[in-house]
Amino acid sequence: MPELPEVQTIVSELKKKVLKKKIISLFEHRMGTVQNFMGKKNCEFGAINSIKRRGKYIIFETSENLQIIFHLRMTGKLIFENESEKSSKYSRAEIIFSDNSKLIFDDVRAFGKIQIYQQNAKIESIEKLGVEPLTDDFNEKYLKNILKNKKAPIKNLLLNQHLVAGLGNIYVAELLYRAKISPKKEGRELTSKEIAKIVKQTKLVLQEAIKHNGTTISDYRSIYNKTGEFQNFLKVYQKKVCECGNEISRIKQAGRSTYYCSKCQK
DNA sequence: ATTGCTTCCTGAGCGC
DNA sequence: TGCGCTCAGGAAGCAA
Repeated sequence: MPELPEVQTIVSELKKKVLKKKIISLFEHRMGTVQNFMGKKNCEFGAINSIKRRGKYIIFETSENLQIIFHLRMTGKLIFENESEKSSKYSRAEIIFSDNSKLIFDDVRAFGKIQIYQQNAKIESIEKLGVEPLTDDFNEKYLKNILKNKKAPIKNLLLNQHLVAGLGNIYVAELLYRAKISPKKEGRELTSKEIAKIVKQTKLVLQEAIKHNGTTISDYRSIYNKTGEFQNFLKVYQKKVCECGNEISRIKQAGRSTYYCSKCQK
């Protein structure tokens, strides 16, 4: 399930591989994958002028003043292929470049989406995103302000993209483990010291994961169809035993599995 | 305003 | 072998 480090890895690779390439066509292989296509079946996209990440979104800006926005959700992949290579198994859409190379949007479960917008369009889902956790905007003061009065557990709050953009189930589990804070603790209960630890460990775990090209639990792949390596460094997510010897607890929060050590995390 | 449940979708894994 | 069930989970939409 691609979260910030996985999306960042994909964006870095895309910048090396498809930046400046001219888009010849965009094919939708499964209905509903490409939203806001606006009868653009034969539209000119032009060349890719810029590639960036915001939260878990990937954004292309093109020379024809269009934005192509990808969200991979759980099982989406962007796979770069040269002309001769064979198509991936669950191709939902495909971008063909003028040199005959292509970018396949592959997604087993078909939750992922591509959206097309004008350059200047106001895109609500992106405008509503919270701060980027790797920028200075994500700091103790910001987080403290967001958490005060919040009755929800810290786990759920950190998963909320409108508060902090880019964290998902794996990294929230890992950062709370590193900060030694129980995922069940209410936002309003956290002390300044604990909030500072969360900020610090969030940045550290994301930076380390980016360094290792993200985490592959099952589906995540880079644009070259390669797995990440950070799964080898996970301490708590899907683990049975903590380094302290205590059994890792598994509970449900907001409909999702939470892993934590009841001894180390208070 | 805030919180929580349901929905979308398909493959893997399990018990019988 | 195969059936039915549960689980994985990001984010929107709606209900309480």
